[in-house]
Amino acid sequence: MRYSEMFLPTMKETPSDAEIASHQLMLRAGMIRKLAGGIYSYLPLGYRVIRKVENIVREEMNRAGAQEVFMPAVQPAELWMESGRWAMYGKELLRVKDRHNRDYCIGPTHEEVITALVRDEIQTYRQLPRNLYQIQTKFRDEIRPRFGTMRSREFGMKDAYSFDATEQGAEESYRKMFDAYNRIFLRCGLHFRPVEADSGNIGGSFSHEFMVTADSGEDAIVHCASCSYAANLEKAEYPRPEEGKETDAPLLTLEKVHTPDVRTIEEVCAFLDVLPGDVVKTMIFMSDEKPVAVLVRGDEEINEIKLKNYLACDSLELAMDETILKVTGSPRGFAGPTGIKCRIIADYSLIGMKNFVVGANQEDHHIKNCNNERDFKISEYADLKIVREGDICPRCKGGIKIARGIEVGHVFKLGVKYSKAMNATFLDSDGKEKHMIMGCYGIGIGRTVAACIEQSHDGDGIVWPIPIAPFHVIITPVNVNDEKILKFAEDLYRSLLEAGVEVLLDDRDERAGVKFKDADLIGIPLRVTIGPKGLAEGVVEIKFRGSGKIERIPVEKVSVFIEEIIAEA
RNA sequence: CGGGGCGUAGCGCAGCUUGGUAGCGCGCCUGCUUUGGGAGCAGGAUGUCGGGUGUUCAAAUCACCCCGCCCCGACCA
Repeated sequence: MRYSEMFLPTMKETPSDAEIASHQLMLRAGMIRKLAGGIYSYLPLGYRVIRKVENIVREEMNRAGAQEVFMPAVQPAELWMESGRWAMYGKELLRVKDRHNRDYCIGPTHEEVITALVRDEIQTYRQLPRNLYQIQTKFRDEIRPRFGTMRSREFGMKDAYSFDATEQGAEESYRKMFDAYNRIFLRCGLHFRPVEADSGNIGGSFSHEFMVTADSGEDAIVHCASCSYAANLEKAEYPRPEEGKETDAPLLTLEKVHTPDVRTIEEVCAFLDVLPGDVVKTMIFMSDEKPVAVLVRGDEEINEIKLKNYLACDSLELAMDETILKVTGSPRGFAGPTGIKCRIIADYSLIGMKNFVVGANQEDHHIKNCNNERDFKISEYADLKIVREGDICPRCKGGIKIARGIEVGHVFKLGVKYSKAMNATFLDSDGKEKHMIMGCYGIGIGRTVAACIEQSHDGDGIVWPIPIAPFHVIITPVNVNDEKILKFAEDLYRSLLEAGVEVLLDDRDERAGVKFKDADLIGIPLRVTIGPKGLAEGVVEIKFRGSGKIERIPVEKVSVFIEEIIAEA
């Protein structure tokens, strides 16, 4: 490609509405332009990178035995009513009507369509397993799109769906996708880590998120410094502490104290001169319309996902003020476990606590020196807290660390959730009709590209890894008005093209500085600089974008030198 | 949806407090010079000041309404 002919509008200045590096650089490097909130066009340079990633994904999916299909973006509401998600999905589902006033949605995902397709065509276990995937545009009407293509409303996604006859088969399908994802992100040159994710009511560890580690990531990754344990924050476990480690401190006398207008943990600590670790927080939740009191040590927070899974309920939310009044007998801010009229669940953090402070279930009062067994009774302990840096690893008792990450992929075992709702069955070898066991596997293509830039850029611009770089090489003749220079550049260009190297020839009549800046900005891995001094000595310079290293190569060896580097990568 | 901020030329911004000719830098066009890290000089083009309504002799500027965008919280690839 000739730069002079390419639609590649780079920007010297950073657009003010772009916050993170990848968004700024994608705009500046002429990869994307915004059409509306969370909706972007890819320009030639950006789309080349998208296609590179797509092709890596495609190759690895095919290698893993999945087959490519292409499903509609517009989907009839009936399908979504069958699965129950027309009502459940909420405002993120973009709903439209056609001229006959029939309801449709723009697909945010394709479980419904694929399940409908497969149930009509697969009748017997002999046709299983099957894994079908597509690379397609999705639309999710995000509450708050942000960070360019990192979280857009319209985005390209690879979504795969597996169908199996047996549990073992489903686990095998899952493992194949898990392995394929590792290969894909490795090939994209990313530093990433698969982490255990919450799998809702499916259970087990059959959900992993692939996280690219980056400080700008929106997700917290919990991982162990000593072993390979890694999970996202919602899923991260805290091990049950060993019992019998209580101090011998005597139980002190229960004491009710007047604490006017003291509600939060901070206020309680300041007022009573105690530490958050000496206080027990009592939170009232509504679990499927029933109140539950949840206790946690004052310096910890409740993980609502873990609580919801523990309660195995459909809905969970913090109780309204009127419910709190009914259950505790006092307004918000003074709840405690003593004499409360509902189920009580305690986080493991309460194990071993003595003489702690709790709400008195009476307005403007707290209780000091409260103790389990003596003053109230905890019947259930569970792992309910949000894991923090420095906590104990649930696998090896090592130290927990927390890092930031960008979720670029997700593998999930669905079980029979959709096959049951939509009646996707097959006839098994025992002559019985059974539901297919499904899995779904997604990769955000645009997000993967953005994540790569987050991870690989410097003050001058993007630094592409060779496998997804829009071009391998940029040839920079420092002066196109010098015939010798231009001729050499043109010859090298043709020779590299013939060798199958993806090369951009910067044939613009610009000053060298401008060309260097643009080459750095768009991040091409190798730059060949052709200048008068070098040519006179019979050499050209090759600059490596990543390391900044410069090599002087004799003119007759340049083409081969480059071809070898590209072939290695 | 709640809280905060912004909207003036393609991009980055000033002007608004205190109403009166719409400006600066970059980019763009023409010419000459220049040519190894975003050149210099000279000339030039470009705006329904986000939209509407109101106040006023007069509105980018004041008031009200609407729209869009960005940031912080609940969702997700």
